[in-house]
Amino acid sequence: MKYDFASIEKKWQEIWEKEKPFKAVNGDKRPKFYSLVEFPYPSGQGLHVGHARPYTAMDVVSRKKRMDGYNVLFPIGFDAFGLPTENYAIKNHIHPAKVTHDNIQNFTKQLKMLGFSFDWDRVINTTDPEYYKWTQWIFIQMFKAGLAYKTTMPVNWCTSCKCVLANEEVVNGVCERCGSEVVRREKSQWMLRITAYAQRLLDDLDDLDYIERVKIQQRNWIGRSTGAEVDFGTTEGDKLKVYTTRPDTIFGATYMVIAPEHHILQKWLPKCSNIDEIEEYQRMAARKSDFERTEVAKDKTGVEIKGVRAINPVTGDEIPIFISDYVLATYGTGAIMAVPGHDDRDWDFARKFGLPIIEVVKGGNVEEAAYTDCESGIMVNSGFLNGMPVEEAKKKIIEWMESKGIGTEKVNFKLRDWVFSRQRYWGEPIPMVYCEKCGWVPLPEEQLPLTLPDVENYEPTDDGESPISKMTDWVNTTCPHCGGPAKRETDTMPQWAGSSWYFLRYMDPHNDNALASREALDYWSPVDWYNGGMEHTTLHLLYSRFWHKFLFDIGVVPTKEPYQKRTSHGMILGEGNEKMSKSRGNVVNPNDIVKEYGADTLRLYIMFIGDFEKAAPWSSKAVKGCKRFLDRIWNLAESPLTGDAHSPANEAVVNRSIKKVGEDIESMKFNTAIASLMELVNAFYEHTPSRGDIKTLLTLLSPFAPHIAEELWEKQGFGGMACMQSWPKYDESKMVESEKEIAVQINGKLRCTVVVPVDADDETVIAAAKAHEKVARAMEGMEIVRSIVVKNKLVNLILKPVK
RNA sequence: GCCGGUGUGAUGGAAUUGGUAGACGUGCUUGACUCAAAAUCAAGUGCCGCAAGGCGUGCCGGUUCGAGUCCGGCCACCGGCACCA
Repeated sequence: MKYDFASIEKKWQEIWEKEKPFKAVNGDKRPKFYSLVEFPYPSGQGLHVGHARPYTAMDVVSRKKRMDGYNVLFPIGFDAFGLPTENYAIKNHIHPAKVTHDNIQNFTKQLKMLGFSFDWDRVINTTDPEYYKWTQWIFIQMFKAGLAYKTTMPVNWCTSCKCVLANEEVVNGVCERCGSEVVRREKSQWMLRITAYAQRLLDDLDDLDYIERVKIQQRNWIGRSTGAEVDFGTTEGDKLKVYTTRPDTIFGATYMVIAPEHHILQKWLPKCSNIDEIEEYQRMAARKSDFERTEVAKDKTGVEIKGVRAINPVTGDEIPIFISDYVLATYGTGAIMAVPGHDDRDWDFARKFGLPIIEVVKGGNVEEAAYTDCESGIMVNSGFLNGMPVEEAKKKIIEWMESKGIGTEKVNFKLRDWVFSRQRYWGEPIPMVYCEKCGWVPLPEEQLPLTLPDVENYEPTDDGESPISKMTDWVNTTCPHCGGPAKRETDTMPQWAGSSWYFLRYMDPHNDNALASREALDYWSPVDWYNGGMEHTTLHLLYSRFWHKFLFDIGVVPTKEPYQKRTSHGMILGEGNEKMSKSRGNVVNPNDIVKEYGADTLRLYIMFIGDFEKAAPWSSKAVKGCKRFLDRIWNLAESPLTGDAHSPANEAVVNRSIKKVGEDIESMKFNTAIASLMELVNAFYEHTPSRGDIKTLLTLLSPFAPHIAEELWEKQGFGGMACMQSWPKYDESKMVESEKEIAVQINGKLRCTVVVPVDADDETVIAAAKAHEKVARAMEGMEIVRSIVVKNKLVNLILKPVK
């Protein structure tokens, strides 16, 4: 009979659906294992092979863990709020809820088609009011804890989405989603105080089993730096506070720069002789988009504030003050002391404006470039710091400043608070009400969920207000606090809200009284292994760590971190090594592959394609090789076999394969796991396998190609299902052959190989080597001065001419 | 500029603590089967050379009996951050 993958796969998918062998059991006494994949955004394009890679990988891991005896939670859901759906809905005049529903149905079908062992009884959907009720609930807890606040500030505004963006959503000055220009705009926004957790988000990385590049990226994004805040006096008698990481260089501060938006300017402007020039520069800076700001990053611009001068607190010198957009309003104090001798940017600026450059750390040539080395420099021209190394000078100057009350040690972070409102329709309504008397008041919890109202038109508005703002009967409400007239918040939450806690809901997905029961949280927390894309490292992954830490602080969750282990997969590229995209026409649709070769072949190929962590190009030819491999297994295992023990000829290779496949799955080396399965099958073609050999092969195969494994398992009459078996044990003593091929080197160069008994002693090996014709020839007129034997591996003979 | 990562046959990629470089797959060559093709099976396949042998893991140097692996110095490509004081 031929390997009819289509009917086999359908058959087993129906059986799994009915018998639920992948059901996770809350409170079960087996050890638990929670493996998680990033739930998909159900787009209209459907599932693509980029989803299949991480999903198959974690499916393999989950299936293996079940066979190891774990109670495995491997859930799936849909992250369904978001712009593409909304835009599609606008264009085609279909309600986004309907679009979402249809897309989810399509995704579900496709996910089932690939045979993933998800627990389908725990599916969640972030747009379901029963779900987002708890997203809103968490927001209210954050508000009550002072972590959610509304403020007016310059924000990133996407000109195409007509919506604000978080800092994390702006990539190279353009919108991460649509690539359109992002400009600065003053808006009143809900913010989440993620900065309050910056230090903990940084520190707690140390104890996590995340791949290193994820940790590094998060650390860089959080961007901790240690320095000092220092007050400079001014001729106005007020104080200008700066932040610097190089307080040691303060004797070299020859001018100051403040951000164009700095509030102190309002006070100084009337005193200035060049008000027009200053205001013009401020207007120009405000107009610039982020993109333009980065474009002209090299060329420094600025205007001197004529009328106010600063006083360097260590030298007592009067120094000029400039405004320039190379100083950011949102970092540190929005003002700096400029030390052109030892900072590249200050050096550029000083050169352009003809400002004095003083060397205060010896080691470079400040006439040519700023000398920024902290490690080997010695202080000069710095009064009482002279002669000290930089690190010592830093400590000394801070002590001195603290004693004088003009400065103090200070830690700063690059991480900014999270801009949390979006002026769009398809998101969770922010459950807040504004009352003239009481200010912002959260909805009482019993009024949750606050559902999205039906609107005629979800089109974003040009005035930057959410489409919901037009719904006056929804907007106008009463204050939950004083009962007076009040208005609802009309902005919605960003896409990242629902995904910041979704893994908790899987633990107890139908709970009406809490986001999940305490028992469920205690049982399943934390996620043991979470695999997802690198692109989420400073977005979803960081955001959800923040939410989880907050939930831990208010006693909702039992662990301070959500995910114990985080890994990341590489991208699947098109055949030409380019990113898959519709415009390039190189997109591989999983439906087509499944139709032509079957889900098992697709799963196998996508795991075999290369190093899981690295990008790999698709090859339609290589897919065929995986189909061939399954055909070969089918041909071997379809017919009746005999012998329940391993066949003597195959015993060693079977035992080696059990070890290799098991270990490789644990360390995500799926490609070599499959390679060793292929070797095993090749061995079976050389020496006819016993029924026991095939049983082991099918067990090892089942995480990768579950349908064919079940079918052949049934045909052989092994009983039960392959996916329910225990992972086989290997016998180390049976893994080795009785003889070993040993490499023979002469002076470190491979000359030949000899076969000796396993664990043969040095003398035997050397004798065998010498007996070889090639060695004998090489030894003519030579003597052995030294020989190195590595047991069961090689012998290296060092020869010298006989004198 | 800063922080990561990667360079291995025609090709995707393998190589424990330094110990036979190129597992496994694709492709290619040859043979078997076939009227033929596909499929399948078998053999071969790093490069040069008839051979002996020589040369080979981005480049240059070093350590070592022995280096893809360790050390020093470069080059190229990819990813992230980017005026964060």
